[in-house]
Amino acid sequence: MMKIYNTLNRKKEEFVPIEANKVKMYACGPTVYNYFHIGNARPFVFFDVVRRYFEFRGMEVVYVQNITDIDDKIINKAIEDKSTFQQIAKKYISAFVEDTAKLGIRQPDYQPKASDVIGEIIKLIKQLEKKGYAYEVDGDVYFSVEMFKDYGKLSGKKIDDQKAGARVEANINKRHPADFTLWKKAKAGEPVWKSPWGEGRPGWHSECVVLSQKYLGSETFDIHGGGVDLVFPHHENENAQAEVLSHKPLANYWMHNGFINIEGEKMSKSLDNFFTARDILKEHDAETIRFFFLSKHYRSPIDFNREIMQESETAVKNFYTALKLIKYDASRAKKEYSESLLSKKEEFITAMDDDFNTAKALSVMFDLVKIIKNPKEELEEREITADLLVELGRVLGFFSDLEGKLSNDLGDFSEKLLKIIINLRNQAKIDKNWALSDMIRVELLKEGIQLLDTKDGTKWEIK
RNA sequence: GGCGACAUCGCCAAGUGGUAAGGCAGAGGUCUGCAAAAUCUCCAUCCCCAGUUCGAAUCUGGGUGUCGCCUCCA
Repeated sequence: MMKIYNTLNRKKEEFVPIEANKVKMYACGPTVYNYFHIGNARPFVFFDVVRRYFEFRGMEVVYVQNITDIDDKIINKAIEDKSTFQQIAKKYISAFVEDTAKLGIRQPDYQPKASDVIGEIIKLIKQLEKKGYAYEVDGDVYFSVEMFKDYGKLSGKKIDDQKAGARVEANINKRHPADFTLWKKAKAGEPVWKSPWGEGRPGWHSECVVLSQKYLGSETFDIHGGGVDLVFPHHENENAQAEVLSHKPLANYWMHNGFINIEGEKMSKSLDNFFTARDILKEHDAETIRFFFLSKHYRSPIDFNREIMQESETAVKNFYTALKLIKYDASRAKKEYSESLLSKKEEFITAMDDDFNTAKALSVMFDLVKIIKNPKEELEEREITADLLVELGRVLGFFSDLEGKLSNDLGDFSEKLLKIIINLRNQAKIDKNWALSDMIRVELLKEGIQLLDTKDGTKWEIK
């Protein structure tokens, strides 16, 4: 039985999809005004794992992720860069696609943009207006939160509690301070679309309603995900719009990942501790980043720092060390698991079934690593254990380039040269010319080739 | 002011009633010219206090501390 923590009820619940063996999931994607940062990357990676896991469990998954390409931040960036909002959006959409691919994140089934569905958003707002949940003031259209008696049920907020001490913007046009914008009247120089309320653009909270329902094909779908900060107001506001019209929640399960801190502090531009995924990818392997995310439960906050990345890198290396040790060849995978391995697989499934306990799942992988490395085990058992390690690892998004990572291929000519160098070094060793032999080893290491003096002679591997 | 989360070895982190997984780091052994790699072994009673229970890291109450949301934000 799979359990998922549902923000809506603030507890773990059994996951029952609307249609048997089919999961319809939607996760909020990026606003394309910049390269996305490490904090954005967490939900992208996590929901990628969620999707992979459902598939591993034999379910058909439809995964939709939107791209917000209409937004104040994009407009501001365009002004700053003396560009147009279309150009900015285009640039960062392609960067987004590129970077997520580098992170080993599979493309969602659909990745629609807000600008694709302006007509449908207008239709949605018109329906809300017709039912009396939306009102227009001078070209702006607002959603009236007081009209929807369940407003606040997702985030657990009562709108009237928000007044005292809260930082609520003063907007004399709003009937209630918590009312949110559905349609924004255009200001000079902004992108505009024609609407019944004049020229303007949609507010942020409507696009997800339209896109999710459209591409998932139903008023209610199974899972809606995003960062915790989206619970309020974004998801609350999405749900309010949908529920007012359909009298059903937008999604049955709402999943929210925790934040990333940078060396114990909140990431922010003013603290100058703002890291884009693109920059981090220059220093760390995608799998190191993935391990870092998955080493802690997705709902917990996680701290990003140099040490933790180093630890993650070493840990991931361990997987490959084990596979290299037995010269693992994925093409020979048999997956004929022994009983004890099947129980390990079961352990992995139990962990993941329990609200995606990836940290526990990783520990099962290390149990397997231990078996693979154990020279006392039968080689065949070690190989089959490696099959399982790879199978489970792939569920978490590891081992996407297994061949490349395991290969020790320099090309014929280079290998011949290397052999000559090793022979020369061995002669130096025989002469006890340690200075020379150590120098050769150090120089080769600088080029990424690690020499290993073993009982059976000198071996080498690409680092 | 309102709402919520969290507190487990030096660090990271599982564990939600039955006697503390795993990773990193560290110590020691084997191997070795040295190094690396590999391998074996060792390494915590769970923020504080009170309570429930045969039994609690796990449940309840009260502290203390850290953090998040309430404003654009993953």
